[in-house]
Amino acid sequence: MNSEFDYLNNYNLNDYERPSVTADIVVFTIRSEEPESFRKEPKNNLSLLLIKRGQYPYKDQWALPGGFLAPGETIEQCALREIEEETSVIPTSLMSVGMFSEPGRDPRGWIISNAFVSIISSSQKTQRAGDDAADAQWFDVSFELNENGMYMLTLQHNDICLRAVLREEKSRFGMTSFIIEDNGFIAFDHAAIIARALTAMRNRAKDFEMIFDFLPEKFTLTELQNVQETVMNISVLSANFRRKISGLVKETDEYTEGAGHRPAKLYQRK
Amino acid sequence: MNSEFDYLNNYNLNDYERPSVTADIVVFTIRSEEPESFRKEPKNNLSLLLIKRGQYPYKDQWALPGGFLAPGETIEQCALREIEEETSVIPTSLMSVGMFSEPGRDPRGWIISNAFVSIISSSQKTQRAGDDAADAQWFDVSFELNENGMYMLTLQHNDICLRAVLREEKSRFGMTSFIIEDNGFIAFDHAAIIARALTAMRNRAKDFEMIFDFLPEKFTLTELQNVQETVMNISVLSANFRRKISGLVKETDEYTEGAGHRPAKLYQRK
DNA sequence: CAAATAGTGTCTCTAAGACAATATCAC
DNA sequence: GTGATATTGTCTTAGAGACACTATTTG
Repeated sequence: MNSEFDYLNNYNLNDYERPSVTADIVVFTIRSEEPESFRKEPKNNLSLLLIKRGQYPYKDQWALPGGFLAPGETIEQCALREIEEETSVIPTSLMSVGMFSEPGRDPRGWIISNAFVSIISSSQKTQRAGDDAADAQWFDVSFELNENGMYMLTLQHNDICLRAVLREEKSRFGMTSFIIEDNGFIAFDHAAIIARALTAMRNRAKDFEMIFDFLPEKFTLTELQNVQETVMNISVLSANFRRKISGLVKETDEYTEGAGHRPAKLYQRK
Repeated sequence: MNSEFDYLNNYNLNDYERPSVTADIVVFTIRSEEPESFRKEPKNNLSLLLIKRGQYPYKDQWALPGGFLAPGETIEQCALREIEEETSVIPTSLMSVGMFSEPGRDPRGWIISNAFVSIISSSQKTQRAGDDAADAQWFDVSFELNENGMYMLTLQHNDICLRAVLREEKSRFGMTSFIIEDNGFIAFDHAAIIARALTAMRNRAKDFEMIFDFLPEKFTLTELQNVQETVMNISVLSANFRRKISGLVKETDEYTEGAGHRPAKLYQRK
C-alpha cells in the first residue's frame, strides 16, 4: 500500500457525489428575408437554434440544443457532437461562455452546464433544422436594454414569440451574468445562457472576430459589414468599415454578377 | 406516469456515468523585493500560489489549489471556498478561464476542471501561505515566448525552480489553448491552466481591468502603473499611463509621506 | 437613363506614444 | 543641494467617424 500504483488502484471517486455535466450550445446563423425589389439587398436577421422539448421537465417548451458529457470526450467534442446531431452540420468554430452551476437550475437533479457559442455559416445549409414539421427551429433574435434597465430577449419563429426579461448582475470581473426575471417560456436557465452568449459574441464582433464564420469562404465586403451590423445591432459607414477591415482580408480576382448593380469584388479572410 | 411529477420522480441520473468536477484556481498576487536604497521603489514580482501535494498522484510535486465541487454550491463558490481554505483570505474577484476536460488529464479517473483566476491584494496578508514550513508557497512567475515559438513558464520559490514548456494551439476562436511539451514537474495539466490564466489576465490588464485588485483601496498612480507593468511584463511612460487611467480613478485628499522624495496623491478606483 | 450598390478621397477630431520640463519631498 | 519620484505640458502621428464624390452594372 505504499506505491503510487496501489494508491490509485484503491482510489475510489465514488466516495464523492458527482454532478451530471452537460454542454448547451447557442448556435447562431444569419438568415435573409426576401427583398422587395430585385435590385435591393436582402434584410438579414440574426437567428439561433432552439429545440422543442418532447419530455418533462419543460415539456413542449423550447430549449437550447445540448446533452450530457460522455466518458472519453472533451466538453468541446460533446458540444460539437450535439450540434451535429441536431443540424447534421459540423460548425468550424466554438467558444465557451462559461459554466452554469446554480443549484436547482435543473429540476431533474444536480446538473451543471458548460455553455458555448457556435456559428453556422449561411453556406452550410442544414436539413434537419427549419423544416416546419421538425422540433428544431431557427428563431430570430432581438436583445435590447429597455428604459427600466431590464434586458428584453425576444425570440421569434413565425407566430411563436418567446420574450424573456433579464437583469444584469455586476460581478467583480469575468463574464457578465444575467438573472432571469421572466423566462418567457424558454426552458431551464437558457434565457440567461443566451443573454451571456449574445453579449460575449457582440464583444468579439467589435474587433471583427467571429463575423467571418457567418459567411462562406468568399464574400463581399458589404456582406461582411452586414454581418457585423446584424450581429451587433448597429450601423456603420461603409467607407470606415472598409478601411478598418482591409488588414484582415485579402482580395480574390472574382466578382459578383447579375445583381442589378455594380459587381463587387470577392474577398477571403487573411 | 403521465404527470411531470411522476416523470421527475422516476428520472434517474444514475443511469448515466458522471465525471467528478473540480475547480482549480490560479491565485495571483504581487510581492515586493527589498529596495537597495531607502529612496528607491521596491521591485515587484508577479507570484502565484502552489500547493505541495501530500498524496499520489504527483506526490511531493506542486499543484494549483483546488478541490471537488460539492452539492448545493456553484462552481464559483467552490473556487472561493478552496482559496479560503488555503490562504484564509476571501478574494474579492474571480474570473473563469474555461474548462479542462481532456480524457486522461487526471490519473485518478474521470475528473474535469473549471479553471479560475483570482487575485489577492498586497494588503490582504495571508498567514497560511508563505510560511516556509507550509505546503503552500508563492512562486514568482515568468512566462515568455522563446525563439523556437515555445512558451517557457518558469515558477520560482527560493531554490525551487519549476520550468514548463508549452506550445500554443490555434483554435478557431475563444480562449487560447496551450499544449504541454514538458510539464516541468508541475502536477497534472496545471502548467497549461497557468498559461491560459496568464494570457487571459494579461489581455484584461491591457484595458486596466483586474489591476486594481492587486492593490489596497487607496493607492498612488505609480503603484497602479507598476502593477500593470509587472502583470503584463511591459514598460510604459508614466505621463501616458496617467492620461489613460485618469477616467477610471478618483482623487482622495491624502498623500504618501516619508518616502524620501516628493509625496504622491492617493487615488481610489472610480 | 434610373436604381441601386461598389468603392475612393479627404476633413476633422481624438487618442496614443515620445519626450521635455517643472515640482516637491527626505536627507 | 542631491537624489529620487511626482506631475504637467506639448509635439507628432495614427486611427476613427463623417461626408462628399465617383464608378459600374442591369433593366
